[in-house]
Amino acid sequence: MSISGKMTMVGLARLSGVDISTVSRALNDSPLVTAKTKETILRLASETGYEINARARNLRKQSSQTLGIVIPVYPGSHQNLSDPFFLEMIGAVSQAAAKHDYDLIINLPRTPSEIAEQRLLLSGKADGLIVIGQAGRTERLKSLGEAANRVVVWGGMVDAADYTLVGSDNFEGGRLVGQHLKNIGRNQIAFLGDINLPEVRLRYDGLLSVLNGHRDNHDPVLMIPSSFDGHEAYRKICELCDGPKRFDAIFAASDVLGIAAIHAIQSKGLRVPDDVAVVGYDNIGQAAMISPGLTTIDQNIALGGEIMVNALIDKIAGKTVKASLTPTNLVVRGSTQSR
Amino acid sequence: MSISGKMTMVGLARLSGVDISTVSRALNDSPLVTAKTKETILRLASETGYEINARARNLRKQSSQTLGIVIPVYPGSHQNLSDPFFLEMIGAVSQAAAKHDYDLIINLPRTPSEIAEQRLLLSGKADGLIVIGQAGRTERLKSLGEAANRVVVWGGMVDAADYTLVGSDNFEGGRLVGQHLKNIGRNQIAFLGDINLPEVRLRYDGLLSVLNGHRDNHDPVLMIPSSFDGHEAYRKICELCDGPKRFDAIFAASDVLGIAAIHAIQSKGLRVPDDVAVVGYDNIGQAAMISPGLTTIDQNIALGGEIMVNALIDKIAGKTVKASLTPTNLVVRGSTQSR
DNA sequence: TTTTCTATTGCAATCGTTTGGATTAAGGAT
DNA sequence: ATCCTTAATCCAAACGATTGCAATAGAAAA
Repeated sequence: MSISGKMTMVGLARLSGVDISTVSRALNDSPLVTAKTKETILRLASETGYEINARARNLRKQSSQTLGIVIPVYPGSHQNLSDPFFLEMIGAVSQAAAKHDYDLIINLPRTPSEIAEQRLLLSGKADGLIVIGQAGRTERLKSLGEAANRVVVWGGMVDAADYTLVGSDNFEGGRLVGQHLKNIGRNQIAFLGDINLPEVRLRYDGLLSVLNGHRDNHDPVLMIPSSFDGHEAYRKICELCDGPKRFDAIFAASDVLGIAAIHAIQSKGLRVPDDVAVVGYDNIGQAAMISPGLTTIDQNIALGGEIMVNALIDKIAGKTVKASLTPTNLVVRGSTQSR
Repeated sequence: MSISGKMTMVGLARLSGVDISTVSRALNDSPLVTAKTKETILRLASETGYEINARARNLRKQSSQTLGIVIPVYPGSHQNLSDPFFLEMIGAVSQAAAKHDYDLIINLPRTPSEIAEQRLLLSGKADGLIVIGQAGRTERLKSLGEAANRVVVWGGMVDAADYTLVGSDNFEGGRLVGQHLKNIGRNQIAFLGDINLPEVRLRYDGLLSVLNGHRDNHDPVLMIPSSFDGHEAYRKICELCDGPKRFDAIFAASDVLGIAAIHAIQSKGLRVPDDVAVVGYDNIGQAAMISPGLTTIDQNIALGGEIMVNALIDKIAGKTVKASLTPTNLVVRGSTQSR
């Protein structure tokens, strides 16, 4: 069967001597079509290498079987694209979407104005959107109108959120870290990160929840503000080492920051964990591959991606979906325990 | 203007009292439409929050303004999704695509059979495809028929390639590394990587091109085969350190492997670069953030992404596109020079 | 004023599916 | 043989844009 032009349902209908509507139903495995007819059509379809025209199907069905993932990485977003966390998140979401036969459009805006939520949703290129990070979310979602019902946000659980939120249990994560550091006898803890971000704030609060009551009433934690950029963290920790403040542990808001901290400390001639214990957050692949290995919190991103995709598909179907948390657990490695 | 149902061109036509075809032309800024009419329609469009229906437009125009990027990460592919290289590549391609008003569908197959090239291209969900890595490419492309003309592959330049290939100048990269190691007086060099992969093979050949003629005729390089998995590399280098073989430098096929190598070496009590110099490949963000910083080859991935997108768009337009190389340059850091 | 021309706009077909309702064929009951 | 029921198939109308061609209006030319 030489291919003249692209094969369509019309062609298949002609070949098999039935109506195009029967072809459509056969390909969709409708019970209305007799097994024999179905078999003929399917055989013809595969012989001719027919592939359904998604563009026509999308128009007719008013859906595109495509989700979007938006990862804002412009400066003001406090994020940093080079963070492997994002790659793991993309992988998790992609895999979960594939499980439901959805494709995934990825959008990495470099400036706030570039953000394509509106266009992707309203034009129908994506049926729903997953947004990583909640900075300025409330206002942005408002501008989407009813389309905001087809958005799921990954971030830190805050009561004020009027959107569907999924995230790891950041408070619990912070608590686990605090507990662990207390267990190994550290009590001069520095926190490295930007607590203006909800996720980070919750990790910090979790940490404090363990420490309070065990110390006098001035803030028991040394605050080292830093964006998620490793280079900035490196400088900050170098300065910290050079300064007068005493500390025996660092809780970094991400593994990238934790790894930067370890190297800053080592470059100052101090030892990890003997002089300073370091804990990160995310459990990225690299965390296990440095020396000493980085103790960290595993957010179970694979599960998080799956939850988000399921929630989004439910929302697209019109269901109401409540926020949910991903379990969080401590992974202890060399950076907090001597060999 | 209360929104009753979604606004379409028909609605806009009714509101502005012109035909839908005029609306279409106005929105596409056609010179056929008078400035005044255009102005009215555009104002109405923005007042009603109209957004064009991409599904209808795609069907009619037989294009989807969407490219696909396929990154095979299944075991046999020798790749490893956690490698930050991929994230940078995704970012580069996404940015380049956005510059041409294309969206990007990302596909991360976990098994060979999951690969969606055929479906994405033939169904019209993507107008063209960028594939990262060339393992088994020739056969796979053959099965795509004419659609293979809408594919660009990132990989190592090999003569046999019958597809459009873009990649960094791996041979030159390897040569630069060899030159550098020679300059700093290292001559017992171990190569860490899998030379069955074209990219890696070329880097290795480039390395050899410098070393040959300066040594006796047995292979001057100690070969340490390893996939792109950092954990495997870590083990291999640990074994190497424990073994009898002498070496004063390691050229790793990627930064992830290089970083793993550094930590393996350090964990064995050896010093980098004093005892062993280490060079990586890719210049990922982390390379600068470890101590000592990792000397590496910068592939200029941003440029590579742009070249691939441009090439792909040209191919989609029916032009013939030849293979091209991205310039490569050496970034020297602490892992090959003492402070 | 009539004619001619050109700058705008309108008409209608088309892209390839899906799907509700009408139609036909086949089998069973009478 | 006739009628009825049900299973299988067909018909035709969407979905919302784009675009070649026809039509109209207004200005310019006669």
